[in-house]
Amino acid sequence: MDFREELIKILKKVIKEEFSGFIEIPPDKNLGDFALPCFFLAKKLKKSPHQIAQELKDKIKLNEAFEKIESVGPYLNFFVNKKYFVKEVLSEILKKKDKYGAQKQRKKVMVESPGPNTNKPLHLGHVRNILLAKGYCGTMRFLGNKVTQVDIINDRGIHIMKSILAYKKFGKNEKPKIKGDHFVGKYYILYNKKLKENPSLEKEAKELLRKWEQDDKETIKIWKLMNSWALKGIRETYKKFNLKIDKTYYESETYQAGKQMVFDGCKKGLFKEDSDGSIYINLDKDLGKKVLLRNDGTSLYITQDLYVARKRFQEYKGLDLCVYVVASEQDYHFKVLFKLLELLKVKGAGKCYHLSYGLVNLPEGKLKSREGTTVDADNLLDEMINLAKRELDKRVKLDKVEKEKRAKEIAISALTFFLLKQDTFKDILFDPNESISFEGDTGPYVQYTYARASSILKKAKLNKKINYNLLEEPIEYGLIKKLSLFGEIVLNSGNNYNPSFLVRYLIELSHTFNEFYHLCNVLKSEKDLMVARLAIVSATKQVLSNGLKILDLKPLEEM
RNA sequence: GGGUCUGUAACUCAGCCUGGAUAGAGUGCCAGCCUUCUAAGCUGGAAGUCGCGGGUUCAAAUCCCGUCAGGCCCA
Repeated sequence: MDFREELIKILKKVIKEEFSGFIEIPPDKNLGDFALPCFFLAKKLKKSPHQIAQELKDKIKLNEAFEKIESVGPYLNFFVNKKYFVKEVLSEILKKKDKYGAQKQRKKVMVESPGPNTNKPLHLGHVRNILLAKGYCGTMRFLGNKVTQVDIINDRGIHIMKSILAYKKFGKNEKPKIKGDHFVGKYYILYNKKLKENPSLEKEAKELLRKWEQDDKETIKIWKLMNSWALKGIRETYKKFNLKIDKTYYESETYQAGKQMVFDGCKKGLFKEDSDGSIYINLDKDLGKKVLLRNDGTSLYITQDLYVARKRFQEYKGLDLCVYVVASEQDYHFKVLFKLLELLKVKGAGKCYHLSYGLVNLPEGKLKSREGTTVDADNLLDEMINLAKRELDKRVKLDKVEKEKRAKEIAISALTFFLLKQDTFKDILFDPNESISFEGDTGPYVQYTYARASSILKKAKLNKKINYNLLEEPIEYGLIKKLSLFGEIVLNSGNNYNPSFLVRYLIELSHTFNEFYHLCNVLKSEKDLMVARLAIVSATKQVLSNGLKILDLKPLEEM
């Protein structure tokens, strides 16, 4: 039952004006479950809000879903029938289990992430991208959509040539003894180091790119070799993060495409030729002038992206939404891209969305791959796994396999919650000394809460005959209220492209459960009460599990 | 120069879209709680000119205008 809708029905009988938008949740639970501030009626009725609240209180007739109304100053506060509510919520969760909170949206969604470059290993920014995309994909699947995850490999361009050039000059045909992406990345850093001594390297890199574009045999050969090393390493990292890609696009295969679309735009009179021979468009005041094809005829990122977008909507019939998970640096790029799709009336126009996320900065500033001042994804995960192992050693004795498994799950939970808990579009400050924490509002805290719930349920069986009427503690009611919000949270999370809603909810739910845990001893309760409380524990465990799985985290039965 | 995002406790952040009842968390700090369902936990406390200045409103952290500072992008 939707208590809010029920309340609206009741109020409609006594209030003629539109009021549903004014209904709110009181700041304090002692003030009830819903509130209606009466200010909006004051002018029309020419009475004080205070007086209106009092008068309305006497007119309203409640049904079984609500137990009382109070007027406090200008507010009307409504209290739901707790016994009724408790039974409704808990029995629904226990019945629907892993479907609790799910929907049937039935849309076809494509999500692009993480789009690595083949000149360097993945860093913390990519980790944010990967985990964010996972959170979003998981949410959308839970809401009943069909999600296809695609990747685009940035395997061409001047930056790729730089690592190749350094390898050619200084690599002495060395074969990688370390992970391939790290090996290639080493040469990218080396290039930038050597560039400071010898600025002519830049010309050489450009020359190499020209050769590559002209299909120079030797250049293509070494490019293929180094890319294969890099990609092998990158895919190992994907595996560590349990990332699965349904389809991969390669920039080297599409970078020339899209030119025809630009020419078509010219024919339609949308685009114009500049005096220097380049093709451009004047967009609105905010977006300004944008070049679409250089005067030497080579295409730009935007050109190929036009093509790729169209291609996707042609290949995937009935695609409803294409989401690009790309850092906020590219905000402008995507605004232009989507605008152009619209102007060209390309299939898929209006169905694309840029899921923009903030950068991850270190206390000393931006991550810079070319200088090697990044937080490497592999090292970070390994470090966190080791930390988790040390914490486990303090508490339990485990065999090697189990310890490895738990430590990895703890580490990934910690990273997921750390990177997703704040608003997606905001920059994150990563302080290695403080950010890697397993206490407070963290993934391990939520996992720990889940393990606690599991532990109780292992020691006592949930009976089928549950007397919900015995649940009378305020904290029990508070916890059940929190549980009842899950579906709405997931829905908002998906609709707003923002997994942080879900992440913060899971933390809050854990807080509430832990309060309950300390205030109400389950196993020592009198028998019928114990059974009723076991129902709460079981329902909490279920909701935490549903939430963690959406984020592609595996709930830990023990910690 | 233009666009865009951000500015809330010592630190990291919610709350702003959709204005309302004493501005919330976590970390850190102080004081408590393990012979009791896992202390990766719980309770209490100290800590805030909501960047600054105007405006709208019965009511502004929230909406509008201006301004300062920072990030990112474009030229």
